[in-house]
Amino acid sequence: MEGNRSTITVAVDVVLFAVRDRTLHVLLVERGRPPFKGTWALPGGIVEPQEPLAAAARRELAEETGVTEIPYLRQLAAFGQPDRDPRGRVISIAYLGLLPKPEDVQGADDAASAAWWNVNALPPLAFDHQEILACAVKRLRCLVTEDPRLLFYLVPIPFVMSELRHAYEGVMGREIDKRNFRRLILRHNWVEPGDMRPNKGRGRPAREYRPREGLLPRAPNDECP
Amino acid sequence: MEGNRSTITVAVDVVLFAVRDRTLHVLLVERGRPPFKGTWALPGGIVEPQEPLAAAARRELAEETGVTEIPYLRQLAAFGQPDRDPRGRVISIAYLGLLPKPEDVQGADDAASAAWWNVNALPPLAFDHQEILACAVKRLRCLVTEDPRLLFYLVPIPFVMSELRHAYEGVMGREIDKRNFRRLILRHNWVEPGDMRPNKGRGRPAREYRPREGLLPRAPNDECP
DNA sequence: GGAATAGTGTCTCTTAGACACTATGTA
DNA sequence: TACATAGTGTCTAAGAGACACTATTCC
Repeated sequence: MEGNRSTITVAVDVVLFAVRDRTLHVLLVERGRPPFKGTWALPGGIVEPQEPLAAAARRELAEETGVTEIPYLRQLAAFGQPDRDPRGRVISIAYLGLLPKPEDVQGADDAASAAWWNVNALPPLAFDHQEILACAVKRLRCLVTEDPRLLFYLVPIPFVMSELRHAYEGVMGREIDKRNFRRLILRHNWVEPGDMRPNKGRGRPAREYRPREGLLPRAPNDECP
Repeated sequence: MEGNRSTITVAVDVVLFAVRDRTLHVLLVERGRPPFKGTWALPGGIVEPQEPLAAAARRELAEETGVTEIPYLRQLAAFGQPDRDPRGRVISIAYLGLLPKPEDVQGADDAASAAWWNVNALPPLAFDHQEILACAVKRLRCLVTEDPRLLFYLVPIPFVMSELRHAYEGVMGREIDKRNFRRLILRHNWVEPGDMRPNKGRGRPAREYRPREGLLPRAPNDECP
């Protein structure tokens, strides 16, 4: 199950992001057994001998949180400090995922429970998961700056401009001017306009948009952009 | 030594870049034993059980090529396709390194020989090393675009502007206007001017520059930028 | 009418790219 | 004096950021 003193164990961890209440959230699980029993951690686990890394990431995520559909998932980095796991030498390949809707989740398998956490108000984390998470946030911001189309993976489709903007603001941790944001999105013909959205609550109705066919950026398989 | 059917072996590979003749070069070794005996490959090898990943990268590089001083070395990505090594399941953490002077190198250890190769005229490579290398070139260009100070790691210090520009052109694979390049470097106060360089060959003498104290970008340890 | 949300245009600043001539050395 | 290399300034285009008002709906 885990590494003995003469080999290195390979694990995966998943940093799954979603935007809720205009704030970036990450999916964590509460560990059901030692080490770090009762502490929150990224979902993840040991890679099977013949299993591709990304497949292991999806499997562990599904097992521990029940989340099976991840529209965007890419490798983040390998974390390999020799002392990062008290059980022995375990290196972890971290993955970064995006989810449009933070579904309600429940723990399963060896995780006691799973929940979405605001990245600005995190509990103490197991292992080096705080470092992994900080790295993932930094990388996500960088990726969204380079290609704002990543935001399409963080909202239900079709979306209205304010939803997309709130996703941007949640990710980047700062507000962006409404007009400047519209320009950013509409400039490149990435989206096509749809109908007006039936109103919920007050305010002028908004127009729905959806990404044009073939314009969703794909997650690189095991490459770096 | 290598993975059996029930475990995963962890290896490192190093993509070490240098600029020679205004062209980006990479350090390769000729494999001295199967698999891929006689084929060129990235220097690399198995990580020791208690060894940090970056340390393994430096060790393997030194063992196989004799290159012991790498001023800039950072993680690139993990490559983990189950069939990437015919001997069994081996995942490789790839590192990207920069060297100011492509020293003459000789093979050692289990590498028959080592040599610098123009990245635009590569031989067939072992394993998935062509993919790793393509990824590294892409990443290097991206890094240099974001922070041209990385070029300081690719030239001997002090340098003259034409040397630095040739490094840029080698990395990016395209020419850049002399005046625009000067502006790019001098704009931010990254360098301090020194004396005139004693002339070699013909032409007007050039001024030497060196990076200001503390302005060299540091390689992140196991993080992502 | 008041509150809430959607939608719109202009100016400025910074950056990247294109572009040609003069200055100073050596052979 | 011919040749090789170093050094210099301006214009244009694109993108990012700051900024205020009108339009539509629900209560």
